[in-house]
Amino acid sequence: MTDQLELNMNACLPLRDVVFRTLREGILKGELKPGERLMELQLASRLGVSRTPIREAIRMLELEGLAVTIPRRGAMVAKMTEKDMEDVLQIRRCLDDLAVRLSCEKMTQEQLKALYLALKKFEESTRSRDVKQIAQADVEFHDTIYKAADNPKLLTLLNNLREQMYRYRLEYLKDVSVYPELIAEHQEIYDGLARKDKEQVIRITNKHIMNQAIVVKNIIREQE
Amino acid sequence: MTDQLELNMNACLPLRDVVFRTLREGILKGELKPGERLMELQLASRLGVSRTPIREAIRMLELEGLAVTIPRRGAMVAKMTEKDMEDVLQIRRCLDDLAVRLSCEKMTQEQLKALYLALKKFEESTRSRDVKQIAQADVEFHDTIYKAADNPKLLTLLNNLREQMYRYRLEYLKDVSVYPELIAEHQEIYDGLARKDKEQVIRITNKHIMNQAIVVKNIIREQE
DNA sequence: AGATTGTATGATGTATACAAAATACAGGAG
DNA sequence: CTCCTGTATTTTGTATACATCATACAATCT
Repeated sequence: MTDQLELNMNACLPLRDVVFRTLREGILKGELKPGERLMELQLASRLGVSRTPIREAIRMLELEGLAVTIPRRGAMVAKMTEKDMEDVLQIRRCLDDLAVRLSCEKMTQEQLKALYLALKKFEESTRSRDVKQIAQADVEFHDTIYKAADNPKLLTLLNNLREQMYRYRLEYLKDVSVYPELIAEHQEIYDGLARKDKEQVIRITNKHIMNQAIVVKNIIREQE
Repeated sequence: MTDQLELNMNACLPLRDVVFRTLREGILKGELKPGERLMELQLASRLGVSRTPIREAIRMLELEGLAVTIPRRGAMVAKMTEKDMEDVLQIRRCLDDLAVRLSCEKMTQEQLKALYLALKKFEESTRSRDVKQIAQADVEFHDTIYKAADNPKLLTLLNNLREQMYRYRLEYLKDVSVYPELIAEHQEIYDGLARKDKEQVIRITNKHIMNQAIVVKNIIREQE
């Protein structure tokens, strides 16, 4: 594997957190592939730290569902089956509905403005052809909605669930032909929130998630 | 504090897992109270292990939401405000609905039988006046339902959410006068599942959770 | 008296050493 | 040739040492 993992040391956080973020990002971006072993000594030397922060970061990844460890045999990047993905999706749809419903009720004018900016930024990013940037803009759009729900635990959960699909979803965003639909859906979601039309927003967000689900499941089916 | 924490060493699991379970149980049973500091050296000597497994266990508690750590200042048992509890409840109700709906569709005859046993066991346990036993029987009843939903990730999430309320809920179960209503509600849930009447079951489980919520919120309000 | 700083103490953060278990592989028996 | 077994190597599990940072308290200065 090429050594693309690099610690972002400018933050003065404990190393375990820096390592955690680094590994998570590596997993989400596909640099660490599902099933790949996470060996402590190897990671430690690659990241230039000792085993201790690596171990603690792995414990954290484990509870996020991004890594699986077998006692005395070490950790590996979590694999997802189609069933796993469907399970995650069921939960995500359900919590997404909740978040959207809450956001419809609670979204302030400033948040709506921020959402509009995120909408435009996403539209713009699709012209860049930079998948990572597009994914980031998409995350920000949805995050703005989730944040308006004013429930930090829900935000954390949704981010976590999204993460678990994220690394399978990058392929989806490589397909340029889907951009117009994505943009249109974002627009509809924005309109619905502006009008506080819960049912409309829920309908579109569900469609939005299900579209991704189909593609992600295809990707998983291929790799099996 | 009296030293009630004791490692259950018969399991041949890594110490971090044993410590994790021990600490979690301690928190849920109220031996470790919200706000209490989790000092590594102290815990290490109390449990007779070194700091390493303690630290890893704390990282795990942290992501379960049962502990909060401030860098360079250490960890403490998580406190919950009323808002936190409401946030958790919103999520729990939503996922509980999903679980119940799925269970209605998927529950097999054997699982229904198991549920009936759990129902009777709960009824019986209320006569024991042993709060821990009652709580355990209640957990098993709901777990049987959640398991029938056939979505392991949902099961994990719901267990985690329940845990976060659990330690505030023991008080609720000390009040003998609520047992008849609890038993009646369990019976209604069972009946609904047997008839596959989704709406009925959802209605009752929501009521069931909301009843607890009221009490838990009162407990939190008192302690603040 | 109040504020500030210096020092002692104790806690966490990180690295490393050693033990125990798992794995890989080679060599020999059947 | 296949299977088994013993050994070497690798990897994880745990303990511990040392560095760093936070806190408390006392002494000093204003």
